[in-house]
Order: sequence, then structure tokens, then C-alpha cells
Amino acid sequence: MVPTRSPSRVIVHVDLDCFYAQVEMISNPELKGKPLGVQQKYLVVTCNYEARKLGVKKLMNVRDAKEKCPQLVLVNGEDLTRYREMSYKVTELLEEFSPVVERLGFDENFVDLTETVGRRLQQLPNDELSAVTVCGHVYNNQSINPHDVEHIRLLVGSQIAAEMREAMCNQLGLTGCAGVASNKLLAKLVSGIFKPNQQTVLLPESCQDLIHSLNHIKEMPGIGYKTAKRLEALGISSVRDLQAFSPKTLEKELGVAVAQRIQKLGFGEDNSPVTPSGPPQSFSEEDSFKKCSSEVEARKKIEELLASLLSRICQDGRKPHTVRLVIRRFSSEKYCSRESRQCPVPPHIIQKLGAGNYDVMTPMVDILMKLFRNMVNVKMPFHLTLLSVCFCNLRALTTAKKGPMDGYVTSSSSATSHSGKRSFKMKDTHVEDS
DNA sequence: TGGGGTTAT
DNA sequence: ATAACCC
Repeated sequence: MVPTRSPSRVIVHVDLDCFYAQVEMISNPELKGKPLGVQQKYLVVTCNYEARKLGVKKLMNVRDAKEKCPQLVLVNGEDLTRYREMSYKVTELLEEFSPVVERLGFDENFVDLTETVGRRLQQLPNDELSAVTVCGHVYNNQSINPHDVEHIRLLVGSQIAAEMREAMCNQLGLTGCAGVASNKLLAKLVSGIFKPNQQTVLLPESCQDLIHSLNHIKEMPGIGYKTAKRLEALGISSVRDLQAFSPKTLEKELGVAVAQRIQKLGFGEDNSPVTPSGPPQSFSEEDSFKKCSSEVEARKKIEELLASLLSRICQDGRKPHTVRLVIRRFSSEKYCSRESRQCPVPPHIIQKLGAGNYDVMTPMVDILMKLFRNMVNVKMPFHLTLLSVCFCNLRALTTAKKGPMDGYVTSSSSATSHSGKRSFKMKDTHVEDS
């Protein structure tokens, strides 16, 4: 046997255009054609292209946006329910093309099309292979080699990407971009090249051009705020700097795992798999505000968050075995510093969660207030700017019944084993059940 | 900077 | 429990 090299992958990154604004325009078609912004608190978190043409940017202050664009129509987007629902419709639609779909936020998905492409090529007679055409743009306008199998595979990927966008438009009324390449990093980078509602395929020969088109390492997905700052301190600001930097020194500075991963990113290499997201691992609701400084005030807010969460949990059907409370304290210095406490959801409450129960509210609020007092000394003055409640450690069912099935792997226990693994090590703070 | 999410340590 | 990353 000759060692056989696995074929390179075909990955598509699908990125919806100004997603929240699109959902709002579907909800209220009168908004179409007008400059529209979606507002959360005092921020325009996203806006449609009419608004962008008039100078509105993402995450712009409402004041600045109105000043730039007085005709701007604003809708409140603090309730994510409709966005979340539409987001999962998109993911489910994409899963029809390949089960290997990974969500990134609400408006982006990666799909591994390697097998789908392989199957399509097998269906094709050999003499038609070189007749395969591209859908959409080719990055750099690079010429296609009809005798290069890798080219052909990516072109078939571009055809499938076009079918995906057609289906999104026809079935959901949504437009978006797509990028097709041999890994997630490159697919993501190339999807943004032609912007709204277009798609682009990257052929391997243009890979270096694509990554060097980035003006700064911070634009590299996977290099965030913190790492970019540390790299800058090392004199690394361009992708070329990152490529040329001593690997050993980088490992000492960032640790071997991060160093090796990001330096590979710098060469356009990314072997991370498209990991099917499946159902969410956690449900959370949060609210930010200028000031919350009393326990009763906090309880009120926590009750609101909890009520929404319980209805979501109920719809999902799975049971959360852990609950967490998150706070943000007012402090001008620390950027985005949050504290949290979590504990197990008592078994008798877990049981009640299915039947749309109302009397879980009171005991759950009691638990959350204990977590609250564990973090906040309510006898001292305090100033919070955010509260968040999170349910996680979700499991299919609570089948602890004894019976003839004991010792067998049941569908519920196998469904639960994966998510059950990750949290048993975590420490929960002890709150006595009231 | 909102209101979410994920994984690694 | 926190810190990093993503949108």
C-alpha cells in the first residue's frame, strides 16, 4: 500500500448581510428601502446598507448616528428571540447540504462540503470534469486550471454555495455572502471580499495574496484584542512580521499552544475541523444598565431574565443541570470584567422544568439571590452595570428510574454523555436549597 | 460597546 | 471561575 494523502477540504463560510436589520425588514416590510438601524441601549449595533451609505457604522452611538443620518429609522433589538429563531432556521437549512455545520454567532456558519463535493464529482462523467464552471467571483481573478482537481473541487464548492444562498433567499428571504476555500480561516477571509450578497472562491495559488491583504494581525480571525496587543509589544504588526518571527520566542511569550496556532494562521494554515454545533450548550439572558445598587432592584431584574429563560428552556425540552449568575461591577478602569457564581439546579426543580411550570420561579429566584449575595456584599454600597443568568450543562432527560433498562445504554444517556462530561469537574458554589 | 455564544486553562 | 476568542 502506498500511503495515501487525504484530499484537501472544501469549506464554505456563509455570512448573512446585516442580519438583525434583515430580520426587522422581514417583520415589517415598510422598513425596506429606508435607512434602518437596530438599537440596543444607546448603540446602533447593526444597520442596513441604505444606512451605511449615509455614514452609519456598526456599533455607532445613537447620537452620532442620528447626527450623521437624521432620517435614520431605529428599531429596538434588545430582545434576540426572533433573531435567534431565524438564525437556527439558517443553520438547519445549511445542514441539508451537509450535516457538518458550525455556527459562529447568530449570522455566520461554516459548512464542510468535502464529502458533498466528492459525491457530486463521482456522479460526473470523466469528460465533463473539465467543464465544471465557477459560481460567483474568483479571488484575485485567478485563472482556473480545468485539469487541476483541487480547482475543480473548489468550483463545485462554489456551485453548492450558490445553491445555499439561493435556498436562503427563496425559503427564508435572506441574503448573504459566501466564501469557499480549503479551510475555515481562508473561507472566512474570502467570504468578505465582495460585499453584500455575493460569493468568492479562493484557489490555492492566491492564498498568500489573501492573507497579505490584511493590513494588521488584529484582522486575523483567532487573534483577538489581547493577543494583538501582546504581539504588537513584540514588534509584530503585519502578517509578514508574524510569519518571520522566531517560533521559539513566540512560544515563550504566548505559550506553545497559542503560539503555534496563530503562527500557522499567519501562513493561512488552519487545520481546525468544522465542528457541528448541534443544539446550544447554554441559554443566557442579560441586561445592562447604568446603575443597580440595591438587592430588591437586582431581584426584579433577575426575575425578568429568569422568566424569559424558563420559557426558552421549556421550548428546548432539555434540562439544565447548572445555573449561573453573572455580574459586572461599575469600575471605570477594568474593561469588561465580569464575575460569576454557579451551582447545580436541585433535582426537584429539574423535574418540574418540563411541564411549563410556574412554581419553579420562586425557588430559582431564591437560589439566584444566594448566588448574588455570595458575590455582592449587600451590607456595603455596590454599583452594578450588568446582570446575566445562564443555564448550562443541558441534558436530554432525567431518566434516573430503576428498571429492566438499567445497565443499557439508552438514547437519553448516550445523548447526555457528551455534554455531561464537560462540567462535572467545575466547582459549584454551595447554596442550601430553601 | 450590546446581548449573546464557544473553548481552554 | 476566569480569560480568551467569535459575532
